[in-house]
Amino acid sequence: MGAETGDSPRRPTIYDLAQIAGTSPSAVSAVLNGTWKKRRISEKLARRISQIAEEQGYAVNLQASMLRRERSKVVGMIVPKYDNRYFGAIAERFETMARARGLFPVITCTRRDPELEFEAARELVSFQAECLISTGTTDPDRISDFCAAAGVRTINLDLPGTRAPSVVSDNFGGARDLTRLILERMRSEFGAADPLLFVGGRAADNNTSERLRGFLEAHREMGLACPPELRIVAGYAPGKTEAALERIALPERLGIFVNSTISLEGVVHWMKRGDRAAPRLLRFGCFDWDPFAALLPENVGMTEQDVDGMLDVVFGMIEAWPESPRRIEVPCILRPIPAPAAPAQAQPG
Amino acid sequence: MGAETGDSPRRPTIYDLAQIAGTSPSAVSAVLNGTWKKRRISEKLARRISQIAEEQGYAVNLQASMLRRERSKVVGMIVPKYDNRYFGAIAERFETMARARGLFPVITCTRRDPELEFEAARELVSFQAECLISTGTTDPDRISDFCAAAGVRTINLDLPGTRAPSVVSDNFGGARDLTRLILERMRSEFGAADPLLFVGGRAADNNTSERLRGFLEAHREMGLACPPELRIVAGYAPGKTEAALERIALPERLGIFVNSTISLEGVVHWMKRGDRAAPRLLRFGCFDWDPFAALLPENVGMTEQDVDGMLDVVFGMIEAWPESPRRIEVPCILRPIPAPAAPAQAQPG
DNA sequence: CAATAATGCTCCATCGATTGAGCAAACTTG
DNA sequence: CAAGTTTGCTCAATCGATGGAGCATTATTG
Repeated sequence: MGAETGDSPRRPTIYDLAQIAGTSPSAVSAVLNGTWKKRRISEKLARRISQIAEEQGYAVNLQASMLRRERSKVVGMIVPKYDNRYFGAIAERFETMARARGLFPVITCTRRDPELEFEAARELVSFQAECLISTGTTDPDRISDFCAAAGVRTINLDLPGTRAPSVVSDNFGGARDLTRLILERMRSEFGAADPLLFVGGRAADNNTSERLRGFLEAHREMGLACPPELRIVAGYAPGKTEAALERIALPERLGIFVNSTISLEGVVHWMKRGDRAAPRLLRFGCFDWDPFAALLPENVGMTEQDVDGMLDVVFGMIEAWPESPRRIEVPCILRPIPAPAAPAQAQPG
Repeated sequence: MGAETGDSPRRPTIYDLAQIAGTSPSAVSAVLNGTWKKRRISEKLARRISQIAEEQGYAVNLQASMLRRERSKVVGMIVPKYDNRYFGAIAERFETMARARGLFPVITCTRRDPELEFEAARELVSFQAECLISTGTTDPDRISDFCAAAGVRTINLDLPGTRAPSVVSDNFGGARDLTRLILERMRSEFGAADPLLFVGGRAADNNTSERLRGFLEAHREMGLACPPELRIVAGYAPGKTEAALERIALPERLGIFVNSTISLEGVVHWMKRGDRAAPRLLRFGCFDWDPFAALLPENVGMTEQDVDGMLDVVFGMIEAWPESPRRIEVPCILRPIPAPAAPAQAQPG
């Protein structure tokens, strides 16, 4: 605490502390960065220096320190958005885990802008990041190549890249299980299961195509054909999703597989508008979890991506770098939502 | 592009580029940081150096650069969580605005841990941050004092501090307007308005006490008494909120003022549990906005805090530092949610 | 008590970029 | 064409922390 008030025009350096303590900058440095035992500084001097540092409100100049050190301990991350439960959770967990390992997390949010993504990667390289985790970037390989040339390791999270190890959700399995759940609930609640509508995502997006594959697999298992006109893959944005829903003719009884909470915003907005003929019997499930979306009455289940599990794998890779670019799939967590207690409906048994 | 593959053990420096270009490191530096015109480097040499830098995949060492420069252009921010629409939006907007101004945003998430908050502040000071925005911290004044001693300016966002300028929502006005809305909707939908239940927040928290003041003011305006047992101020956490709701006796007809989306998670979880006697006629409003919470049928309105407006003020302060620690209130945006089209109810007129 | 070892420090080169000062060559002016 | 100016560049000190090398003291050993 303490610290001289007002009259200190610049922050104290180890040279200032050395002068006050009547010792050398090396000794101060050694004490403050914890190497003083190795450098045979007496405990007495160490204590005195520490106290003076405290009094003067000293904080190391990380620029100078990092410039000199061989390791920066900086780990960078690029996320497309913060304003979203999934990426928010990723960013938060990444910071916590990095800190727990004595690393220095630096996160940048690039709003799915390819140029900004690349600039952010360059910036993190300039920061001497030891490795860079890129999440949901539009062109992961370009970033991997640039980083590789600069000697910075990259890991792709939540998207597969060919130039770097990737940690992704088991999109196929997660989507298959969610599709099964929706179909079963259609059957148990409405008496029959028709093919579902798939909504949201981009065709070029690997996550979307894997989820579509799982979606189709579940239909096949149940002997259901799945016509292509029931797949709306025109982007994640809520507005696009809503517009696409308006354009197609919908049956009286409908189940929807929603590809992300972002698209779900469009779906529910469409649902709540009373001005058009919507299906009377509607259920949906969504790939991604959100606490409030989980409470919407038509929602039968959400697929939570295992953020902690994925980041465990990521940090495993940071610590023990894999020989070859591997791709690791982490299972998703299916969160079924029980049907609301039906007030006037007989239960069998 | 380009860049030698594989065989480059370390990143090129300006010395390497100078050697390749057959010129001096000063010239390279001037060209790459844009001061070459001022330093009278010919355009021809500038172009050659730029091209070599590109070919070599050069990226400036920010540690070295920042160490030497007088200004770091780093602006730091501390947020309690990313995993939340409100703080997520703040972080995202802060990054975007900082970048647009040529500043270097560094954001840290401290999960409402006072020690971590202080460590993060120290870390940002060590990063030579020129100023530090602290959002939702538990002890803003401690951080302000530490930063002041280090010559780093601080701004409190979303919470008032006594030691630094503060930018806060108009919690009083926002809460008063939201309370009015809930009371009006109770009257129009249920025929009468009783005093509301206030749920969530901490008594020591300035935001909570201001919102309570607005809540009481709206009741007073409408001639309603507001008994203290209808105020549950036992923390934001969903679990605590839910537990508190279970303990009290509730009327048949109830309106709730929920103090944040975090507490709202507890409220809706309690609402959806069918195993206890809940009010039959229930409406709530919530201070904070969330797209899915906005769709819950009992929700009559949400108070969106004007993130863009607050950050405009923050960056105004960063650019033109106010003489004395001022406190600026930014109005909230009330987002009423229309009542669902009542299927069997006559409209007057 | 001399030789050796251990202790407790300090000296100084270094990391990479920046920038004030300065210098040579080319150009302008009277 | 001498004196002054402009152009185009290089030199070298500097930012603050780090850590290998080295140098006095003090303790230990034969």
